[in-house]
Amino acid sequence: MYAVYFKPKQLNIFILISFNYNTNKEILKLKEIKFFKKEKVVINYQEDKKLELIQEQETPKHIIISNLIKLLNQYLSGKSLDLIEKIDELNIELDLNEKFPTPFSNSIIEIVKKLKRGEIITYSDIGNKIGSKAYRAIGNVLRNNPLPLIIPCHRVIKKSGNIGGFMGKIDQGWQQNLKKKLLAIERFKTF
DNA sequence: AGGTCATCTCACC
DNA sequence: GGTGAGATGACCT
Repeated sequence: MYAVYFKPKQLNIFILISFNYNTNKEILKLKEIKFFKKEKVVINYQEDKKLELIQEQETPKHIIISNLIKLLNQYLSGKSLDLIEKIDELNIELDLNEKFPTPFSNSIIEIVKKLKRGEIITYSDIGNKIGSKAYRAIGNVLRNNPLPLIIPCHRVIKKSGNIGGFMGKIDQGWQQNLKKKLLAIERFKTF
């Protein structure tokens, strides 16, 4: 499995992307997008998971991934674009089936996938849509989202209007601040 | 079978 | 505004 990481200009975090590449089909399969506060921790994680950091070169694999990074930078700088649509055009697939194998988790992800930039929904709303009162279980599914930004789980907030969890954290931390920033980037200045 | 959760509601203060 | 108990259900071990 391969990986790249980068630091967007607008945010004081590092973003690691891990993926597989099928040379025959020329398709890049996104495995995980993960946020880090410190570069040292990114390196530790990459070594620990034995991810191969890809080098700067003009292979198809590298071109796709550099386009993806360009896209994410544009998105994070406030450009109005729909990540999930653009990604489809780049020969990129999302690897989700093993993370969300059950009908319950699947239906939640389908709903969250359809959220447009600037749109928000509550855990409660999702529960109503799928006919379940297991609001905490919905949170648990989103907690395991391997592809934040692309599966826009930051657009799911609490019914009370509070921000709700992000990256497994429910109390004040840089993770919540990141969720707020992402919503602010999408013009929700109230958070 | 029992514990863990990125929630909600309702009853208080 | 805030806190705490109870409901709630999927998903782990």
